[in-house]
Amino acid sequence: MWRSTTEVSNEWCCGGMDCNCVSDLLLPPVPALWTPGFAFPDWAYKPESSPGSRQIQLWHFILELLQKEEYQGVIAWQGDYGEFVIKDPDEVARLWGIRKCKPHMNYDKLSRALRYYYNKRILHKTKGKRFTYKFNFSKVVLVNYPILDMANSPFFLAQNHFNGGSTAPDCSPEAIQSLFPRLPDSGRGTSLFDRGTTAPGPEGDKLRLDTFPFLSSGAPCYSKPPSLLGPYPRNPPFDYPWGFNPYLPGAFSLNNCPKLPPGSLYPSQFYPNPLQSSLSQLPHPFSSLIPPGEAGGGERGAAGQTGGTNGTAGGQPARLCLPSYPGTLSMGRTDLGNAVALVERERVEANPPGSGLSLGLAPVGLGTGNGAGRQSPTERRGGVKQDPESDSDLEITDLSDCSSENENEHEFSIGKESRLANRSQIVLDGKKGSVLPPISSLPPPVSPHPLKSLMPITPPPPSLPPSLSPSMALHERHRETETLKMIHS
DNA sequence: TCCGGAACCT
DNA sequence: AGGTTCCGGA
Repeated sequence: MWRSTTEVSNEWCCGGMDCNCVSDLLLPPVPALWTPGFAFPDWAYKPESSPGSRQIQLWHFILELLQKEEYQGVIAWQGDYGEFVIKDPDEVARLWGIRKCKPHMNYDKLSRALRYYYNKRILHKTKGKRFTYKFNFSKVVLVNYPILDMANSPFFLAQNHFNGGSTAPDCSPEAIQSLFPRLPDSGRGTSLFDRGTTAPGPEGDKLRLDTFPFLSSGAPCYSKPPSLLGPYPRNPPFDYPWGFNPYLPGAFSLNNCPKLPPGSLYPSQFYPNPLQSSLSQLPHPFSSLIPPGEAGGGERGAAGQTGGTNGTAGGQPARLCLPSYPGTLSMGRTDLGNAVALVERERVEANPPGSGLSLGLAPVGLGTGNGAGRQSPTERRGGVKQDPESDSDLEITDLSDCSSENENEHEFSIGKESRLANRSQIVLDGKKGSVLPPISSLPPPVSPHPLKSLMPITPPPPSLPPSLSPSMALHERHRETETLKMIHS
């Protein structure tokens, strides 16, 4: 699962001993974070058996640079979720050339290699922003995430609204596979749940977070969405759908990666964790999809580390509203709302109300830029202007943990209540009935915002069966306690 | 600055 | 397969 630093460092140039190039001298200083003993996640490497195995790929390298603080001036996360800016193209090219023993590497060639990723949908260009590219983490996650069943959704395959209506499937298994070479075929049919042989029940269904190496507890967690580091003005407090506020400390989890050694090459604070956090932050039923103990957590104590730049941290009650500014956490600006609605409809039809899983997404915002046009030459190396035309593709919001590991930590009330409500049964046991009403019963949209209609403004509807109502569960529990007291007295 | 085709390399 | 190199075009 993990690779040692030693193994890794041998790959700095040409695979090690056979290399005659000067990279030994030119290698950048060993990063402070790059301490012996930490490990690489397997998924960052191609299978050993494949040709070219263990040769670093450019996108790996990019991620690597993005992770290292000393290269923040060269390449850095910026702007939308997954978006990064090459601040010094020549330097990045030089470093890439060093790594690959290509002394004549330049940005033109490097960018050609990056363009090579477009077709694979690993990367895409952020139009209008110089030297700015964007990883497509989210699509990978979406497609890998069968509860959304996007990969099987006729809508998704045929309409592909996430990409402006292109008819080409945008989440090809190839793209996924190339992002996660170690995964089994991550296209259709991969179940996110280990149903196992046990009867359905609270423990009967477990999220297969191991399907996403970077989501499982043993893998690095990409917790800090680049967007949080972006140039947008922050005017907290914001209200976020599902009660999620990415500016809360812990919104992007650090400590939910218990096996992540300090100083990992892929430390959590630099990468988005599109799925784990997404699920755990969502109010039930979504948060319920994370099994207790895997929902991340204990990390709200990591004060201010994960981009928690506002002071609204502690104990903020969950509120279900829309982001108040068009930045960060983009979900694609096109028809995601419709997309989700369609997916939801499909699911509702397949699982009529009362019979199974009902789902939704948490479209959190629309990524845009905050400026336009070209930069002056003097801006070229310094900063990058944002372009409102920036094409942000589908994004999964990195919604973080609702830890159950440390009850002393403050939590969103929704997360707490959903646990009290024996969420696993509620959500996953097909005989228990769905938590969310069918899409048709949702209140009509009150906003032109294409996503807004999908966002429940209130906690679960009062129409829930009492046994499924979190507040009722509390009430019942309290009544039981009182009864016991009376008996004892 | 960015794009993608083409040939080529490992 | 995953680039690298070169190039013409926008």
